[in-house]
Amino acid sequence: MFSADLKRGSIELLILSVLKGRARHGYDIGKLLEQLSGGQLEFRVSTLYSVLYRIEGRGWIKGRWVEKKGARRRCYYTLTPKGREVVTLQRREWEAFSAMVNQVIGVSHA
Amino acid sequence: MFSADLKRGSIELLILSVLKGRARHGYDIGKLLEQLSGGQLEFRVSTLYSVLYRIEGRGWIKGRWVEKKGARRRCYYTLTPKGREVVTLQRREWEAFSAMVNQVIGVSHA
DNA sequence: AGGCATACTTCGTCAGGCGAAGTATCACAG
DNA sequence: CTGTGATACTTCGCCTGACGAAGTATGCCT
Repeated sequence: MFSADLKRGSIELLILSVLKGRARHGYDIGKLLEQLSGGQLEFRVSTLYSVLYRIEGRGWIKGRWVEKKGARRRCYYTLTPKGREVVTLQRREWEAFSAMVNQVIGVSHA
Repeated sequence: MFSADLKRGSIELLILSVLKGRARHGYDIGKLLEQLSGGQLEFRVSTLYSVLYRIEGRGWIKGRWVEKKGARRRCYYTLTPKGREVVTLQRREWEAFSAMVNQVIGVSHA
């Protein structure tokens, strides 16, 4: 739906955002983003998990394996304090950036 | 100022947008974007020119070399008809995308 | 038993932004 | 007339990161 390059800049923010409410596992995050965007946003599983591994490595989220009988094993991710800072910063960056783009394409829009 | 990943998704739109008004050369486009964004947006020359070459290859813009005495040689780029279509499409995509991001990070913002 | 949804992993590919270095011209200061 | 800095463009190699493809495994429904 949206170009990979466009999505590239905000996938971390999107994932971190949906983790603000509560812990979620990878598959759930993917489905939730798809649903919240009204089906407009889809990420490949490989993309999704690679982002999760990456930002866990940066200490922004922490995964916890949950084995429940009657279900497959799932890794639930929670925001770390560091992650809460990052999501705030990235949100601000996103807001400033989108305002800037709107301004530039608006100014020269005549 | 802004992360490379964030800029990645919109550099083409930004360049095409400033070319809507009139033909401009590479260096000028870089300076103009910096100025229009209030100094928030800076692209390396290598980035800028590689984008220009790429989108010229796609037929979105057309370069014309101008040799003027008392000035270095400059390549002025103009939007092609194809480029006008693309800028409209990319603009729509950007608007839909940013609305979507705002919605997702807003919904889960509680 | 077969098919589908769930759930995660690994690997290789490719696009594209960036840093660094280089070429060249002109203006202006000393 | 030499140095410095702005203008203007080119080329090369690196590295990040999204993606496609394939694989593993479990549970549910028919």
